[in-house]
Amino acid sequence: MNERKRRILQAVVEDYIMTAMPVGSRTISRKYLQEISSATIRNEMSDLEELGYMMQPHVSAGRVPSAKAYRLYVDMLMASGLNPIKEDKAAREYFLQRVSHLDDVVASTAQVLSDFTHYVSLVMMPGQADLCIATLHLVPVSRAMALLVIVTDGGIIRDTMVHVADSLDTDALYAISRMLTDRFAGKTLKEVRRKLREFAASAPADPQVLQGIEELSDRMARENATDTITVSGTHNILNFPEYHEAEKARPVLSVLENRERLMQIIKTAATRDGTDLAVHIGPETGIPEMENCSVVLAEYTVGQGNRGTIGIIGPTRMPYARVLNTLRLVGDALSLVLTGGEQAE
Amino acid sequence: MNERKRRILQAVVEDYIMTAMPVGSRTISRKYLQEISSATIRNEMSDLEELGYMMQPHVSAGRVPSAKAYRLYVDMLMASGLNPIKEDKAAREYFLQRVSHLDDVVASTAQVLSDFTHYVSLVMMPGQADLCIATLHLVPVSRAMALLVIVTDGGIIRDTMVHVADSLDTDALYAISRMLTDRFAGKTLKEVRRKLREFAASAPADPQVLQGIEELSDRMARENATDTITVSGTHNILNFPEYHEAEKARPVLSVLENRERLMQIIKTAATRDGTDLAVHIGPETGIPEMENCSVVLAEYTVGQGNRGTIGIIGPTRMPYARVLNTLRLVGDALSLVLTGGEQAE
DNA sequence: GTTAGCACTCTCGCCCTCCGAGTGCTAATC
DNA sequence: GATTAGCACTCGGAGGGCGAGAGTGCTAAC
Repeated sequence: MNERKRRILQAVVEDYIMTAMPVGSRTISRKYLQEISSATIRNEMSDLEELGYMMQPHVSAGRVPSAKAYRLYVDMLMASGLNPIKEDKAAREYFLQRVSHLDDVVASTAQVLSDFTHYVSLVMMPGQADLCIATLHLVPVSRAMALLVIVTDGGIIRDTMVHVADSLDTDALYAISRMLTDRFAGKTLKEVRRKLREFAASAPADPQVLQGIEELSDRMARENATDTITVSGTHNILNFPEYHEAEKARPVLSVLENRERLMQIIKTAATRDGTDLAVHIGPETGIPEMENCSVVLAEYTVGQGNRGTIGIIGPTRMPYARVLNTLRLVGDALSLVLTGGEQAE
Repeated sequence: MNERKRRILQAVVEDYIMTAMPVGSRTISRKYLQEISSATIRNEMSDLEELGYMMQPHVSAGRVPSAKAYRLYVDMLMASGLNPIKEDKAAREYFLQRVSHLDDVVASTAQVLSDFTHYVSLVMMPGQADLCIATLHLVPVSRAMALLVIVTDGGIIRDTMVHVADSLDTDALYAISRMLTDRFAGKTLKEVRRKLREFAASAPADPQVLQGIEELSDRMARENATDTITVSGTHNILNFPEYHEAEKARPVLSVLENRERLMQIIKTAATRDGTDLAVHIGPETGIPEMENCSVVLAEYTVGQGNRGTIGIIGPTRMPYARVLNTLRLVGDALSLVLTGGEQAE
């Protein structure tokens, strides 16, 4: 795998990203590497095919890069440092403008992302387990039911229904709320779960409430961030040439509607090395229906280092450099809005 | 427009609903109306075409019913009373089972609806303005920010962020919460808006809080029920033969992602006469992109007569009788769950 | 008013052909 | 030994022609 092969591979990937058509040796020679003849390129491409970097749809067609090729391409991109973002400032301005005067930051960020890229976008809030609790509140809903509202340091609000003892009225619930807040403020949900049993033993609280909290923490752990994923621009997948026939697109759309499967995508991402950008190409997503899709993810921070995820789902044939830059940009801006704008205590 | 024409029209509609293929006179004569010859049917169909009930894609093809034809067909259905629901009991059982052990009733109802029908489903909560308030709570979020939680008599919870005076601490907010609850419990949001000014004059409350409430009621009025629409099964539109090419499907998908436009659909529905079932065929939806779609809506009730909407979006070529029955059934069951199951105080 | 028969139309699927893009191989060149 | 020019070969896809079939409208008979 010499330098020349690498340059040819890069040319193939880039041309295919642009045109969506199999790339021939002549094209490469004319458009990208004039100093090398098409015959030489043919030989090299033959080698590259043998190495698994590309293949031919049929004998007399050009080559199409494989997932392995995209992988190498993206790694090259990452290694060589991404381009400095040129239109950084204007784009950030635009983002801040669009997001700030809309109520729901998450939804509008998703919207902006899919508008920017013309792909499918997803925005996930930080995992609840890692969020730091600011206050806890029990709000009576009906007899024996209360709404547990948890406000975190990033100003993110999560709530869940819990059962409580029949006998507890509004004032009693308020007292309990205060006690819980005293006890747990500043802790993460994860810690709360750990300390719950010990707290149950020591505190003079209604066992019903404790059971409620137990239930809550279970539920929080279970649903994790399932319901805080927002997806936008799903209709864009119909623009990809590879999904022009509805038959192909349906399974993917179906995955995009299913929050658990989306979580799965992000989960597999989280296991990768500690950078805040991640690219999953085709099979790497772990979802068979998406073998022709890539997922690009970036992290953003809320409050004291809690991390949420934003991402783009598009065809493997995707302008990675552009998408990566967009995600970095939006991720930064989002961190700013969520940490700076609605700063906690 | 005699009886025979009507029967022929019905046959055309039903056959087209089943097969999605233009219907010829011979087909009608053999499959539906043996006692009439194909030639007669041809003549009648020619008349029907002139009346605007059907048209031919090309000269040598059968007829395809127009929106006007579906309209008549549906009205006939409605007039003749819908079939008694046969599998009523089993289906209701199934629905209750699926919905009850899932947390989010709205989301799972939408899921069930699209699973049942294989169409796109939507579920909308009752308009907030008509909901009856059970309790109000202010939960501190950060300095000068609080979460206003409103619990309604159907156990539905809505919350919004409001600005409050810097000086208010948790206890002060709690006191205000109690006062607000005393004042407004049992009233609808609409009434609250009306009484707000008079309340401002009489009560000894922090002007900041009042402004917050003002802001809240504005916001509630503005966003109405925008963010309580849930859509499920959008990928199903790719199954309709009429949307097999991605080009056709994209605009529709795009509409389905846009909450305001969905609201628009339901709004136009609300203006129709006072039945709790409504069918909008093609152009009647008021959305150009959906001229080949129909929307079927049903209402359900929460608490003391507050009405939400569930609906199905499918191709105009849709088994209306079946869909209407399904919606009635699910609507009933949902009313039961929301009013009976989580009954308020 | 209804029906049988018939000529006519038009789409769709099929096959065939041809064109061109692209390859691999071989032989010549540096 | 690497590179390149040349050439024969392959194969998909566009385009054209053909026939079958479905359906119609019209006319004439009942």
